[in-house]
Amino acid sequence: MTVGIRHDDLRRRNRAMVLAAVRRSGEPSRTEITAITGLSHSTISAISSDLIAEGILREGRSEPTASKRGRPQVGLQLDPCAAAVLTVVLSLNLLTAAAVDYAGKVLAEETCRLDTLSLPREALIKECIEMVSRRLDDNSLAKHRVLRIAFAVQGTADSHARTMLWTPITPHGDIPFADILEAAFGIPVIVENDCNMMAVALRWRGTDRYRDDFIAVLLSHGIGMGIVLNGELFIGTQSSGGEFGHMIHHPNGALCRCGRHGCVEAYAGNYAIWRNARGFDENTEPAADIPDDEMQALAEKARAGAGPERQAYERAGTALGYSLGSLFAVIDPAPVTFVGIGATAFDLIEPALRRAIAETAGGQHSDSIVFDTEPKEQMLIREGCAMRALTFVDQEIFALGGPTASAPQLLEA
Amino acid sequence: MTVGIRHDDLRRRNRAMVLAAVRRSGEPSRTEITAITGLSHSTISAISSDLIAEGILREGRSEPTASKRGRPQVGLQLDPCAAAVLTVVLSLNLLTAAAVDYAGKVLAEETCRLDTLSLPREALIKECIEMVSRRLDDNSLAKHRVLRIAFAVQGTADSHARTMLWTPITPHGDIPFADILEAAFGIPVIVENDCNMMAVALRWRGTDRYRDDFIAVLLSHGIGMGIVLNGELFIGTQSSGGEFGHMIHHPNGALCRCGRHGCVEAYAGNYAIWRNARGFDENTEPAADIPDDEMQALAEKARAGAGPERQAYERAGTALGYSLGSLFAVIDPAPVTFVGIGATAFDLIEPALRRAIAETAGGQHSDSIVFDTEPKEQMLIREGCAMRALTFVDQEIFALGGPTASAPQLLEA
DNA sequence: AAGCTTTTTTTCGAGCTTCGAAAAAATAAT
DNA sequence: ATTATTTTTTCGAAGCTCGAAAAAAAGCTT
Repeated sequence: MTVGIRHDDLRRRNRAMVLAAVRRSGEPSRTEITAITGLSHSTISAISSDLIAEGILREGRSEPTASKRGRPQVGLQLDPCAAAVLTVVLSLNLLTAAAVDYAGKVLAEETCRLDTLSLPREALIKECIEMVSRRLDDNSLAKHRVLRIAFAVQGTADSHARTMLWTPITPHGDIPFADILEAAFGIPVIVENDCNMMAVALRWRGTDRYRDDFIAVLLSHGIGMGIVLNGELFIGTQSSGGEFGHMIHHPNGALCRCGRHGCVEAYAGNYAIWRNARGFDENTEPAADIPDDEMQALAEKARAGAGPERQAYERAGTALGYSLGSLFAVIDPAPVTFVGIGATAFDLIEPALRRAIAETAGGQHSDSIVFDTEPKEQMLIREGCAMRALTFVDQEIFALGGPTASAPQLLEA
Repeated sequence: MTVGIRHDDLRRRNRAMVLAAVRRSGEPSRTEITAITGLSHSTISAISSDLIAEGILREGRSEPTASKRGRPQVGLQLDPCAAAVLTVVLSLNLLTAAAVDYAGKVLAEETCRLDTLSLPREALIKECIEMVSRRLDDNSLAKHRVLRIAFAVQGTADSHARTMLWTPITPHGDIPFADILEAAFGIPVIVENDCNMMAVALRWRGTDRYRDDFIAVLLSHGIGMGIVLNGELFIGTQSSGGEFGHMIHHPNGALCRCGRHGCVEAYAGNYAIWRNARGFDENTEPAADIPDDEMQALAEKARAGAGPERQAYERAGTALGYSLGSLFAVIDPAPVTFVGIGATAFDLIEPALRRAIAETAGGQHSDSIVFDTEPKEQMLIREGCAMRALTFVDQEIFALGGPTASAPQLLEA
């Protein structure tokens, strides 16, 4: 099971440590890296000169910080040309892809609208392959080797992050996107849940609050969750974790899109809020998709005065509060960022949410639980994908060193 | 944050790896350890001869396995005299302590009845100190150095596992048992939740099913939980995790011992089953403690035929099922062992439990979710404590090597 | 019974890696 | 121009793991 540490693992790990330090800190000097990693000056010097020689790091040109005695520090930065990664995000009716350089800058981006619900399985796969193909051929990538593709999808992935098992955006399940794209392009692929990527992105934004333990909740047509514990993305035992939207809020309660009854989503998803605001029975078949502007109109009405709209948002808050509280009972309270269109109506949700959470074991200090909002999910998901792919390159390719790093083997197709 | 690996860490980690291999495998030969750890023969040979010279390991005397050509393998085992640890378990009206040798054998044990609910704070602390004192002076420990005390308590501990923050067994909270006992005896102490120790024990029993991901649920007066994920004990962000009993089953539902409404415990705890079986209102003040034989009588009646007793167990099953299902939605399904007096009535609980879990997202394959039972919690908790303490000695003391290992510094009192 | 085969364990030198100390480099202050 | 200060590199020492070879300890063969 747990394997011993060999001698050559040492260098690999410490190289990865240096790369992580540079990726996190922006442009640290060798001395700063020494402080971050706890390794000696000599070691950092040796490793960083290797990495520079291999074209992975480079010395910073900017020298704005003067005014101190002594030899000035030279900042190290990631060499943007060292590699590139591709992010692909598949969500309801929308497919977007972006090329990102090794330093994390977006080189090019493309969005395309699809009718995902009605598209046949093979057509959907074809759209994805063509999108990747176009991005790879684009001349923004002329000078870069693409070393990783991160594919985010609303839904669940298998434990090896290779197959999309299930998704609400299409009736087709069990699509092995990793195998498909690797076969087509010979570049290693990872398949991830979109909410997990939101959490990864928040972690890299580097706010103090979002360092070790926090939660990202997507409030959209459905409800999703990404959890970071101890600074690591928490993926249950099958990498499909965070199906928060289907925790049971009320046994035998409202009808959920998933066919079950009483899920959180059946109270707090767009369709649920809409259903309640319009006065429909809570077992009415969920609407397929509700445009953002219609949701915003609903929120405006709720803000204008008491009525079914306001009550609908309160019910959503109550469901979210009890379920978050139940979750907090098990994993302990943590800061939460609400993401997506629902986050724009958080003012309507928050009072009931706080009231409910205060009545749970996890809400013992409910006042001190912090909530943030982030209306746009797309950018956050792309950011998370990019960081996920880039850290893979850091740890699994560039940390190895030697010829593999400078000219990595592509997968045999 | 994450710190680099130094050169001397290497030996420390690999020594720990060897000790872990021996502790898990019983009596592996050097060759078997080579296979387990992935290290070379030379390394294992060097490390194990060091450990033998330091009196931590010894060569096995038993040589039953013959009948193979070639030089026979020599099994390595933990030297029982290398050290000892103490376990202390504090639960409702009961305090028990045991001395355990380095190989894991119980040397001596003592149980004492207390009225924990009414005992003043200082008297409770005094009882604990005296219990430890008696165990340490006992001549079963004459030849052993006691290197660690593990203190398990029903309730929550702080994130550093040093203070008991809250417990249902006494009104007194915030008792820094680790500081208190370390000051008195100069031996490092850890404070842990009892259900977490149950989970640790199951992990060490070594069934295949209880290796990487599983859950232990205590069904007793209260409901507790210990979770193992990826082979590691999962303690939320504050080490007080697993407050499963206070997940909300039904908003504004039955009155819980904790004062809130609708917790799982308010349906599935002993007092809740008793309350429902006796036909009391679900908001009736919870009974203080219900003797085991009375619960068993209740279960007998429920087995005899339909009636309020049977319904009470069904309600317990429903509450447990929905809540487990909700939890599974977030951490994915895992095998569960039910422990304690409630587990003896699992036949009464299971049907409703499976029905409820099948209606949740986590119960998608509810038939394949496996349940086991284990009626006696005390032994399991002690076992977990012992293993927790012993692995601490392995990793934090004996793995260091040098003079520290053979004559470790006790804490300065 | 002596020699041969097989398997486990130890020994030994080579090759890395990290570390500390000292040297070199680069700048501000005097 | 010289000195002080800080960063970075260089260099030798020490430690660890590894592979190959040797040693050890049995069963098997003739």
